[in-house]
Amino acid sequence: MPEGHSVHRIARQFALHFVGKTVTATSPQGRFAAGAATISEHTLVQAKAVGKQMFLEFDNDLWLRVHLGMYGAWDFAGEITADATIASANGRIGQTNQRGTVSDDNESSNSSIGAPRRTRLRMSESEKPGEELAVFPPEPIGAVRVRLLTETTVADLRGPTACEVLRADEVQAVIDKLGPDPLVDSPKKGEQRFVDRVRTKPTPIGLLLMDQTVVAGIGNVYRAELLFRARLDPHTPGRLVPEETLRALWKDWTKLLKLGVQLGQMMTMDGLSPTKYQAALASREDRHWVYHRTGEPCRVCGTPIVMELAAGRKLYYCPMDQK
DNA sequence: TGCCCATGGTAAT
DNA sequence: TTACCCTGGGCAG
Repeated sequence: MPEGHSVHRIARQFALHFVGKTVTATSPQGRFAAGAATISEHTLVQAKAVGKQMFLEFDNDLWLRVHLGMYGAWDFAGEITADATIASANGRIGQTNQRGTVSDDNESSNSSIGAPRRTRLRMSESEKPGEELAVFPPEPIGAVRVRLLTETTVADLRGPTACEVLRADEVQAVIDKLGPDPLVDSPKKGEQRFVDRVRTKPTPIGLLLMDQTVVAGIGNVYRAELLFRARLDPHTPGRLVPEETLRALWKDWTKLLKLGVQLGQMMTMDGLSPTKYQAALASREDRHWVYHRTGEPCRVCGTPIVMELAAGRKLYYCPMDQK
């Protein structure tokens, strides 16, 4: 159940350990056997995330498109990189092959926390390290749609909404339909695309933020939190939101997304003391202003937080501060 | 142990 | 709007 930050982190894991390597692709579960065969024994050229989607390019001009949806997850095992190195690679990988630079880093810092280890890591909405490996590669666990295997690392995909092989033009068509992503578009261009897409629409801003053609990567948590942080009523039609507010929303999304990629979790609170900040990260509590806080007092004004259904998804907001 | 729910999205109605 | 995809965690019993 990942929002955009998780997908960018997963793409980085692929950039670090799969790009430049020949990959054996299989479908232990069977459902993706034909697709896997078309990319197997080819070299991964690039790993790229746009919004909640990930695209892996192989050297035969085919791409693997993966959308994790609600339940999807990647299980990595073998030589993988934990938090520290992914964060330090921030901004250096994603759409570019950084193989040389990154492997140099790893060789010179083998003792650091983030150095590759023979272990397991589950990457979904959250990340969970597993037990050390006895054998490599490990047996697939559960229904694995696709397994990508190199000599040193394996990635198992389970429960995705989408997993398909596309040509380059088809990948471009998918990306063209998506709204801007702060980690893909340049700051100015992304902001302008976002403003242009919202400003003409009568749709409530609370729905527009969830619309992946308006802005890519925002999910239910970031939606609620961004609106609160802007003190914006979710029901305000897009075209009535002041342009300056839209520009501020975009900048705040950029900030929260980058922080999420760095931390590997959605931290949307500001102004905490260092102690409380660390406690919030460790406990998974008190990380949000309004999300999942129905009936609890607003952290600013004390008014009970309201939850209502909007297009079938739960929308949380403070009826006092956001109007 | 089993039920409900979830940070998505699509297709059918 | 609703059903469905399909998985894991939390929690009631």
